Amino acid sequence: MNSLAYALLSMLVRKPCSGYELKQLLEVFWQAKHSQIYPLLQKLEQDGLLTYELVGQSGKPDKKIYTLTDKGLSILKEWIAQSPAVPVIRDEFLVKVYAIWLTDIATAKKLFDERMRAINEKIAYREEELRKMRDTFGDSIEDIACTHFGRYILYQRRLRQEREEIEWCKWVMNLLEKSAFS
Amino acid sequence: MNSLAYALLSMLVRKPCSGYELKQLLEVFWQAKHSQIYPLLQKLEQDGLLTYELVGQSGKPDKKIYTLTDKGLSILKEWIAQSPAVPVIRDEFLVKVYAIWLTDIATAKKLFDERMRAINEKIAYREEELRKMRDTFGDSIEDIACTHFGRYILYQRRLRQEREEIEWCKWVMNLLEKSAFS
DNA sequence: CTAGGCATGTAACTCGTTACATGATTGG
DNA sequence: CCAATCATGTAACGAGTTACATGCCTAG
Repeated sequence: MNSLAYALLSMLVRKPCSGYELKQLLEVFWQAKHSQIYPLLQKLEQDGLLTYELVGQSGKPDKKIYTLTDKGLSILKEWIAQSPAVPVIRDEFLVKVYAIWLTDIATAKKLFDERMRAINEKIAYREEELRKMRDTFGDSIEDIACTHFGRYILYQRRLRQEREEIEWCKWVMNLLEKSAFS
Repeated sequence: MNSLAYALLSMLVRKPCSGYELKQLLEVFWQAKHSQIYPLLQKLEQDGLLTYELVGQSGKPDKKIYTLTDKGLSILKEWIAQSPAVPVIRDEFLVKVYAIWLTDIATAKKLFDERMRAINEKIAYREEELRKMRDTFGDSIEDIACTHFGRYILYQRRLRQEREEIEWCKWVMNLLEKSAFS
């Protein structure tokens, strides 16, 4: 049982899903390729944490809809109460930033410009998603018992982090400007 | 050549280091175990990006001090100008947060309390490190040409992100309190 | 006297990515 | 007609962790 396995259970506790659907939904907090998800779902099914049902579709391939079992639910609940592993962040941009003093100001600015553009796109997306959630669920979204509460507060977190990173980028850009005139 | 390899070159461009030292310094932007670092340094040396010198010490084991070659430097410079890969974040805490609606408020609060404590410790450490840097280098630390500029702005970034996460945790804790009384 | 820091290395394993493989439908 | 979306899978590889292995010094 690795973190990805628990991430899959966490998604399935809300509603039964296909592997394909899980892959999309998972992107909020855990990125994984389908080649890692499909075999893991099979393994979880063999271990009795999930069951699946083959659903035929017209004009689309068949799909396996996975459902959480009672065993799966109790294992998930146990895991949540345990203290989480230390987070891992791997961001090539930060490595480049560390070595930025090697390059000229134009290259440095380009690096930060691109980063800001990428983050601003994400911010627009998050704001849109949050707006949708509030439209659909109203105030109940801010209640812990709401099934979308977790997703809601995670989006809020991302948005805050991204806005803060924009502020930092601006601050660095300012230092670069100053360096250019000295 | 993977990201870790470039991370090592980025450290070595500032000054020659041993593998052991690199491991500590690397923690600002890339976490890796010594079992990954030592073989990679050997490989980079074989590829002619690094050279090393064996340094005997009294009362301590010998160490290999690695130095960047001209080839290593030019390869690093080329890499910096290319646009970075998308960042990867793997944080078990966020998975647990997603599924938090399953648990009781006490468990939820405990999860957030522990997170806040861990982050507050890091904040204190970063503030101390930044104070040291400013004491040692003065205003020159805010100039792109300073060899410690990259490290300085990375610490600033971390500090901002961590402070922002504390704010988010407080906001969530507030929602949990409200849920408890409804 | 023992826990932790210094210092390096290999072996076995798990985790994650890239590539290979298939095939129907829909929109531009 | 070509690209994208839906939908699932395996094989080979690369990245990263855990465990095994050694040995001396210092501080509590």
